[in-house]
Amino acid sequence: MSHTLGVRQAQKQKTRQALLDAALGLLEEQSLSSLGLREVTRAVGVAPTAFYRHFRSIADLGVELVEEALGSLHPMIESTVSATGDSDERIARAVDLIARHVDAYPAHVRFIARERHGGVQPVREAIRHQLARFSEEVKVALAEHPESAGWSDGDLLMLAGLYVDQMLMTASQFLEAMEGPAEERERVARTATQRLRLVGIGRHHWQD
Amino acid sequence: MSHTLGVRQAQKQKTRQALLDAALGLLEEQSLSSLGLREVTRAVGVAPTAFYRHFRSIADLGVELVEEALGSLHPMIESTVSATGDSDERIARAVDLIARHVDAYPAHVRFIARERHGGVQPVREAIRHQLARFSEEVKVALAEHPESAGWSDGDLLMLAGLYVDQMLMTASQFLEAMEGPAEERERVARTATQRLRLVGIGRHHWQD
DNA sequence: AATTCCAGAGAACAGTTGTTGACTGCATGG
DNA sequence: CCATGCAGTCAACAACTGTTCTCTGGAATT
Repeated sequence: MSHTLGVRQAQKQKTRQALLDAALGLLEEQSLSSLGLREVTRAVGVAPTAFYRHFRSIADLGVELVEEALGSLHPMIESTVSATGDSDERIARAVDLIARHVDAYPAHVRFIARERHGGVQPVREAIRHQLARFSEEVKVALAEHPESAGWSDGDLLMLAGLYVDQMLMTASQFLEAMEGPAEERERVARTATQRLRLVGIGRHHWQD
Repeated sequence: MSHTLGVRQAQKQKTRQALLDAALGLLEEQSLSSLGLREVTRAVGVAPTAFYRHFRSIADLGVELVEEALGSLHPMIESTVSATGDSDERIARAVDLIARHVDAYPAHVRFIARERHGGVQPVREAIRHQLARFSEEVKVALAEHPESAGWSDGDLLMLAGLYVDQMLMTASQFLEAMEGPAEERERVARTATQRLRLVGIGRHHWQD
């Protein structure tokens, strides 16, 4: 069943991943729309033409990067929203989770923040699609909460979208604060916590 | 007092503005970091070398675009926050104002959304600086509200930042919906309104 | 009226880019 | 063991890039 793929395909996936990694690295100080195909292959140490064996274009590579950056994040998000504990505990855990994720995958986070409104349409589309999925999943998870009794589907989706956007903004702020002093990161964490508290309070009194 | 500047300087400012306008136009389908100096001068119909008479580099031009896009927005924002009327009226007016602004200056809005996290550091910095000014001004305006009695300075700044970020996200969503059907724009307006309502409720019960 | 100044033109530079077609070596499947 | 498939190479292409230096026409200053 577990098909060990041959030496052939293994090597191919290795260069493919090397291309993705190199691209992600180069994107730390430029946007996808200015990333050159030759630039990427040069960084990997491979002929420019080899690029075409893996991707049709840079935009295509970008879409795959979106998958890599966001695809594996769905379970993590869902479990965070569905977590138990009182409101403040859940918020603290969520903020901490975001901080850890930014620390572990700064390049991915930067890529998503940058290309969400970036100059490459298919990539924007891919990100938009993944974020819409997040919102939908968060909405479903929120609907499970007893506190969501009486909420309309539209209002739940509005709240879910707000949480998703908030998550992204917080991640991006952690990223900006990453090279700065530790107190700056602390400030970001505190502000994010307060924002989530305020949203939580609004949610609690929504039905009045 | 009103110094009419000579034919000489008038012509210079004219080409300068033409360069800014052309750049903004070209940026509708790419990012600043991939915008070429020759591309801009070609669009204006001027020699590539003429560019240097006005800007040191594309990044420099980008910083000036930030000024053009956000510099004149301060009074509008402040008056919106300080507006009278009940909560829902103020929210409706704010959302409407954002919608009109996006309609009137779509390219400026796109530029800010795109380059806020874009690949050109000085431009990111300039945007960050202007947005920090917005937050500070909104904070001061919020402090005037009777509802802000008992709020700490930090919490007020947190709320102000939330409003500023929300304004930007709403503007960007209106932009995405611009080419779509009118119902889509209506949906964006409704969601933005609901988000502001929720934040307003959270604000109202903050002190509990 | 004579002089200075300067926005813009023009040509040339060394590099860079994406894409093509034909190739080679080696893992794969018969 | 041989034939096929295919990841990666290589050379060449036309087109493009940012930046330099030199020049010029006409407005601004004296």
